[in-house]
Amino acid sequence: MDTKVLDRSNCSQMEMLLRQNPLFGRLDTHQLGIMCNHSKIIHLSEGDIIFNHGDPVHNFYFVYSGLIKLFRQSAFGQEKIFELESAGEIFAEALMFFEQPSYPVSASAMQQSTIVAISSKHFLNILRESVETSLLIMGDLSRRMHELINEIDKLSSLSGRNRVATYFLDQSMHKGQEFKLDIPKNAIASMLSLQPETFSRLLKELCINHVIEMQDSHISIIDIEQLRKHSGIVG
Amino acid sequence: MDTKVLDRSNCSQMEMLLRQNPLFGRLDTHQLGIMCNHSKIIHLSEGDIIFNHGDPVHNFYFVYSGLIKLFRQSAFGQEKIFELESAGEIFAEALMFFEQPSYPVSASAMQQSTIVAISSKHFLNILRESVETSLLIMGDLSRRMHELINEIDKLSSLSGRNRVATYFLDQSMHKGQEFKLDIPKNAIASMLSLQPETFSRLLKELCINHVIEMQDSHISIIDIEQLRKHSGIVG
DNA sequence: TCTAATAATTGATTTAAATCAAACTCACAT
DNA sequence: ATGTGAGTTTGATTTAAATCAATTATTAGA
Repeated sequence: MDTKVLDRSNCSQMEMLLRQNPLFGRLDTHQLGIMCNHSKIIHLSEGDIIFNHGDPVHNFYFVYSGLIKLFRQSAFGQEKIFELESAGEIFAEALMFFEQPSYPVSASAMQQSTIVAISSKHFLNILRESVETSLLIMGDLSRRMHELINEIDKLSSLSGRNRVATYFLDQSMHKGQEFKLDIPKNAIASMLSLQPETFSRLLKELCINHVIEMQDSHISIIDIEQLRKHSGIVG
Repeated sequence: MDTKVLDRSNCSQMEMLLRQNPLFGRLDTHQLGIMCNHSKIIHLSEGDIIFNHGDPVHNFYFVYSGLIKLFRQSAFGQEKIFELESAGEIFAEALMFFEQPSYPVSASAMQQSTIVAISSKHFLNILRESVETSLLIMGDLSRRMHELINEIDKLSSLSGRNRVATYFLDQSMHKGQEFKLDIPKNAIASMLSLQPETFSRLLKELCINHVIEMQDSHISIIDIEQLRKHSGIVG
């Protein structure tokens, strides 16, 4: 894990970088400057850990490139992935607002990635001076809460089959009818709270029913109407 | 559902009421006054609906007395309770920060209740002038997110038996070794994402194993160490 | 290249929980 | 009192998904 503090020349570059996230768009140059002075660029290889569940919180993170997974390890090794964060997104920003926070999940790189660690403490000071940014953060937290509620709803009212179909519907929204899975199948299984074997069987089922076609990690959606039926979400 | 706008004389009483929630503690009298002017007291009977999943958001709510459930109805009637809110708590405050928000869950009274509806729009204006309150709200949202993450974790890594035990451990933290269930058993089952039949069987099992004793809704925890083992959470 | 190691698939079996069905309890209204 | 209906319990059965086990890719490394 290669870490370096930004020097002044990097800062202007970093500013442009960070402005990719709308969250930082309302900050003035001065505020962004302070942020940069308390930020570190971190280059990660696949598998590198950023923080562990329970570690004390000092930073939140901006993903410049790559893919970060947020997960928990259960009593016996079982890993549950909660979220993936990709280029342009921030994560762990919700922790800033506690007194003695500790990370509720672990974070690691699923691919070679570059992220920026931003000091929570210093960013909080900036927030005190930028109501607009506070409101953006609140909107962000609120959006995340929505997603979590939807996730709980899915887990408690949809079958495995439904969840797989929902996942593909979601993917096809962003990537179209044909796409490559960007993470290993066992990771997708984990996100859907399924065992890899079960996920594999459900995929096969979708293929047999001519709902999708699959070659390794390449997926084509053949019958989106059928997929919708499988998703268990009416309307 | 009986609604009335506060007149000036009620406002000072309402101020004291609202200050019960630490969220409003940092507001000055003027700000709280504005809030009261845009708030309504609502008296609810058991079963009264406050809002439905999908309704446009205008207010968030403070619970003065009673018990409010936040829930979703699935495709065929199945109800999943996400949260219960009791006296002193606020709910639906996270919605304020969206442009055209709609409630992600439905809310109804489980008992006769009195709540205060607070105008989101006007409260947002207050937030713009009170950074400290914004920070409190963010802490609040953050805490809720934690709880949701824990909920997802439980659903995906704990068995029904584990979840029931966890629930009782939690209850005994707040209410001691003996307590009365404050909501019907089928509602608890829903919160734990279990069918009432399954919940009933798991309760019976705990009784047979002398972990708890039960008379209708009266519960005594007999063997808390055993309960911990049943909870599936090590340590 | 050949070997490990990891990921994915497939099959057989078990298990947890849902479902279907019926009985029972209790509050409450007529 | 009597009947109605919701909530709870119990039993029998089915079903979805996990588990156990083995095989087949795939990838990385020596």
